[in-house]
Amino acid sequence: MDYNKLGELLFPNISKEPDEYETMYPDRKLKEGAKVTRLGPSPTGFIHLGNLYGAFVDERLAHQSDGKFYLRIEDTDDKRYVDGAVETIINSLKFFGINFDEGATMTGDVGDYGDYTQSNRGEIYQCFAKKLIKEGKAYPCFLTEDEIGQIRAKQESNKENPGIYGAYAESRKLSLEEIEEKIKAGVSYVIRLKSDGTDGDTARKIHVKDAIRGILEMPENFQDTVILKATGIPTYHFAHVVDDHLMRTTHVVRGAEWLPSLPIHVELFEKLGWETPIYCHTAQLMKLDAEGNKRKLSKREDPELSLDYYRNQGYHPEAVREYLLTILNSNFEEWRMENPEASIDEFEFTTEKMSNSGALFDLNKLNDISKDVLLRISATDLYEFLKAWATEFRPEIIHIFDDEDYMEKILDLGRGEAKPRKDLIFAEQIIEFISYFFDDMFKIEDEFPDEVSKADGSQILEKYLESYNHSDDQSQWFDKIREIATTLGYAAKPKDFKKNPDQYKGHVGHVSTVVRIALMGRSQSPDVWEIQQILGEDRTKSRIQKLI
RNA sequence: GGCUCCAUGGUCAAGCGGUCAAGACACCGCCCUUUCACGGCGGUAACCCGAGUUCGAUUCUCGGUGGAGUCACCA
Repeated sequence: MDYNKLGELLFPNISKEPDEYETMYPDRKLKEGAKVTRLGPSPTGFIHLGNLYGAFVDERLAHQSDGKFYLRIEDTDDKRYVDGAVETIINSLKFFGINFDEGATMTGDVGDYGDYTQSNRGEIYQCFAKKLIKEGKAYPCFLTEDEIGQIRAKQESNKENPGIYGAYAESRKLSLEEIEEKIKAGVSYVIRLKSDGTDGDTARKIHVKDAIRGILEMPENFQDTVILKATGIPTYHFAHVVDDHLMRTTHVVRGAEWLPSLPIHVELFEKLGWETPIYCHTAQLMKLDAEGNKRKLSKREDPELSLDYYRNQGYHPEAVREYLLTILNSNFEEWRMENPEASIDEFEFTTEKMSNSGALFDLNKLNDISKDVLLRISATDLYEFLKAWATEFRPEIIHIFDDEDYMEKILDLGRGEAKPRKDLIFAEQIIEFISYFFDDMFKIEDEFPDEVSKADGSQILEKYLESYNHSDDQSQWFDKIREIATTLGYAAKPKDFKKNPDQYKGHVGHVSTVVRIALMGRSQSPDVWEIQQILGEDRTKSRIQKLI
């Protein structure tokens, strides 16, 4: 068979030589050890936590080594394109602090290794497919869907591996004349890799270095995988190999679901005479499935796996980043404890410290981390963050941001001290937590404690209002509470009440709870005196007045 | 079903032949305290099973079991 002739027959319009592309995309002149990574989403615009997880690895690897991180749009499957997807992808990741150095952008490509959209790279893939044809390493396959179905059925009944390979690769046997004839007749065909592997030959293993998992040992590929579809568009396998080589990617970060097709990629790299990049197969993010506290389960579209969920709930991007890093690198938490104030960027992220078993998403942990993260954010920044969130997701409450000064005092409540409060977790929760500061959201939610009768309750509030002086300091204020408590038969100290429960109706805590409920509507809140100072004299008095 | 990956408390995880098997989250108790939080102290709780290698296996090898992934002209 004259493979050269076959190549010209199949790709008459491809005139460029592979070498031209090699010189067009020279080795990147980066410093020693610099890593080049990429994110290759399909343009559905749907980004989930798993994508962010992977993107974070790419980003850290590249930026920690003074390398490059680029965005490549993998749109070889025309059915999945969604309008505005690129914009959504870039913005979603940007929100979480992940930025690209080059690649596809909203306004066009940036960088010297483009085009960064696979659908625009048709000629490049065809050029290298032609090269493989000419070297007898690939061939046109004319099998129809029906024929492939029949082959599969036969394989299934014989309990053989399904697929086109070995003797089942019928189109391998075609002569040049037969191929020419079919093409003239307009018969549709794909280009398949002519694999050197043999089914069942378990002795032949490939060894691939994976930065997360160490040396992987797998059986070699034996499938004549499709590399170019009938449309001339490449499959993922071929596009991955060609692109990551020409774009000089050094580290390929992708999910573990790609592990089974790794032998295909290895054979393709080998046949094209290229070096494989370093693979980093990340663990899958897991989730407990519905209802039952069942087993691990991975899903594409669980609500809390969608990034929108975190934005809706109003988690601060920094909290999500920090959480991701704690599940990404097992030594991060320890580092954070030693460096509570340091920027995340100072942490040395390594693939070796990555877990290779799937992590179950833990909302408790996220919340815990978020509390600490928010503590590091100033009230002013928090104000801006919440306001931006409310503008997008809760426009009906935007008026609470009108008085910035008031809001910032609220947000700073109890945060300045050595043992700061950690009440704030995410926007939705924060709004609920501080709602009593706003008259239109204020409501009485809790009951007076059992120790306080209704009559006593009114008396407490009456006396409280009578003696109220807004300029009292905290201890003067509390002395007055104590006085009210004792005159009404409540212990001034909880310990006294505990010792002699029969001598008192209750203790000062019960009395202050009454005040607390009148002011905040709830029996639990930060310090009453401090809250009063923020509420102001008028609002404080009027709330007490209302319950008398 | 074939192939692949994975396997330490409820969750995330240290460990890389000899440890009373870290730590964090969650949970429980106590302390602090006018409530709640915060903080402090303490507690419950784990090496999937079976062989083999070894003086000795959570750690190495094999087998099983379990979970996950993948077997497309989708990525």
